[in-house]
Amino acid sequence: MKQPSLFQGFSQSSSPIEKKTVPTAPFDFLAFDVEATGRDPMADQIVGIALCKEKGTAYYVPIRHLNALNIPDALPILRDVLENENIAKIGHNLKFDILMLRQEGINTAGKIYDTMLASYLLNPNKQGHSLEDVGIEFLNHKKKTFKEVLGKHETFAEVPINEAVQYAAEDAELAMELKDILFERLKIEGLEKLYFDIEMPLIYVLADMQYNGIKINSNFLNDLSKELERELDNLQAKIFNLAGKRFNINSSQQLGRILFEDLGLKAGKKTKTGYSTSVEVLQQLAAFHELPAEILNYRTLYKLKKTYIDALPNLMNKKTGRIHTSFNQTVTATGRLSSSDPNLQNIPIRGELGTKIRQAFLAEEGFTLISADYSQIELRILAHLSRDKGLIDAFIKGVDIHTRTAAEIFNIPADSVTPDLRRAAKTVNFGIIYGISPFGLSESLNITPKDAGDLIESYFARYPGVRSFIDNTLKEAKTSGFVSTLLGRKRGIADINSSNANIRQQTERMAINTPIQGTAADLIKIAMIRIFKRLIEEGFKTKMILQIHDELLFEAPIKEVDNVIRLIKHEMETALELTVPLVVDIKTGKNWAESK
DNA sequence: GGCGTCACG
DNA sequence: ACGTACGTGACGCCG
Repeated sequence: MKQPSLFQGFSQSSSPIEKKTVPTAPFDFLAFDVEATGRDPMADQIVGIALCKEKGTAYYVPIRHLNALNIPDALPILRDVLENENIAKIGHNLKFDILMLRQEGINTAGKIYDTMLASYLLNPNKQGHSLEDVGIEFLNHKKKTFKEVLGKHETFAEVPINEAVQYAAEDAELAMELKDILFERLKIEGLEKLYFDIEMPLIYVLADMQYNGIKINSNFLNDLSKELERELDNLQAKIFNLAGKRFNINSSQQLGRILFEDLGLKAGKKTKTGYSTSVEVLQQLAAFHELPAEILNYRTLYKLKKTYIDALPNLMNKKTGRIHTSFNQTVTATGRLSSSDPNLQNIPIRGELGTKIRQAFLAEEGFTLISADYSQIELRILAHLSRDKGLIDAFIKGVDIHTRTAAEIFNIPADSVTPDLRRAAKTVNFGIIYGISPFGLSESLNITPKDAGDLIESYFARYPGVRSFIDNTLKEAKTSGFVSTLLGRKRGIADINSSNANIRQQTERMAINTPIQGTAADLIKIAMIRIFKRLIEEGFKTKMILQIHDELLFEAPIKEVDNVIRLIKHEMETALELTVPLVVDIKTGKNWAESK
């Protein structure tokens, strides 16, 4: 498919963060690497900067070393080079360096080459993409790890200066050397466009989102924590009473012994290590004893308290009073982002407590949160990729897709679809995206694998394009050894020809899911880059603050809301031109619960 | 550090 | 005959 206009509207010839023109550049490329007191770019301090403008020579400028002759005035001097749009920047994990420099008031600009991202696009299945690993893989260059250099020192600032120089300068030079070989590989693999038009510009967007952070109401969460503390105490007493003894409720091993040995309940599923006590198992057991239901209550409360309510206030940044997550661009095998420290992509939404937790995420005084989420994005992408007539027709007509599927697979008129049938059809739709199997579907629908198989058959009879899409994807995967997204992102799937049926089938499901999930990831990344660029160019004060796979969250001055909503909706809905319309739902509110 | 569990899309 | 829904990250237990 030809998409000449796909990337129109953004190029990365300049940093979107700040415009500044410098007539000539003394050199074309600069590899650099910021050393810091820690790994949190919003809290730690720059210790020094390594620089390399050509292979063979690299420098290290100590800024805040202990027991060394520092050059604290180096930063203002380096600013001219780092902010020069005509000097391309090379580095490994540049988002970190960009954020560290921003703390010092330096707005990195210019075309960027991130060697970590290059390694990721070349092999998204790889576990990590540290400079050490990438150096070994592509240049057979072995170097000391950061850990080894740090030794027993508290921070890099304490590492003896000659060791620090060796280590840091080598990093900058290695990035410079890697750039050429990785870039060559990207061209060969046809990943150049994805790299320069999407992943590189996205670095600036993600850096800005992390920098912005999100406001939370810690007092509210702390009060909620005390309330839950009491509730958990009560639940614990009740549980010990029902069990007839005290035990560690958080130990699934101890719980298993209570349920299946002491109380003699019938054990179903097993895990590698013993009895399963998962939600599904406990729900089944709830019909026979009071204890399992109370355990489930306890677990939910405990989880939400420990993971969110207690954790979030402690993660508030001291300087900004906000939460700054880390958006990881080189983690997932499909092209999605991930979020960590804290993970803001899995904040609870279900239930009363989920609502309360989301109420704690706030807009600043005078601002409003805007949430914009793609409706049924993966099914729309499936419709596009499969060219299935029925699926395309459903989205063009704008009908409820799960109701439509229910009508099709149960062979009844749409207006006879009951909520239960719709729910079943929804599960089937999800199953298709996950690489459906009769067993998997039977488990989630609580029906026999035979009935699940029949349901799948009638789905394929009604949506034959989907079946051929799956067949074609698998066929191509088996011959080429990889699958790709609409924008050419690739994921190797070597095990698809495995003689082990389990491994082979698991790989087949990945092969089906990856083009769908990955295309959705490509799509929202394009939208993010375009929105980011326009917000700056058109002088809006609105900030993008979170991405949750199919949703973007913004913090907007109240005055801007109407205009910015139009902008966001337009850019998201037109980020890619598919054979089906893209629909974005917008919600606004003072907090994240309202803006849902 | 692996495993089980469970929060999200 | 086998063991499965796709993709993540955080928490606590246990060895």
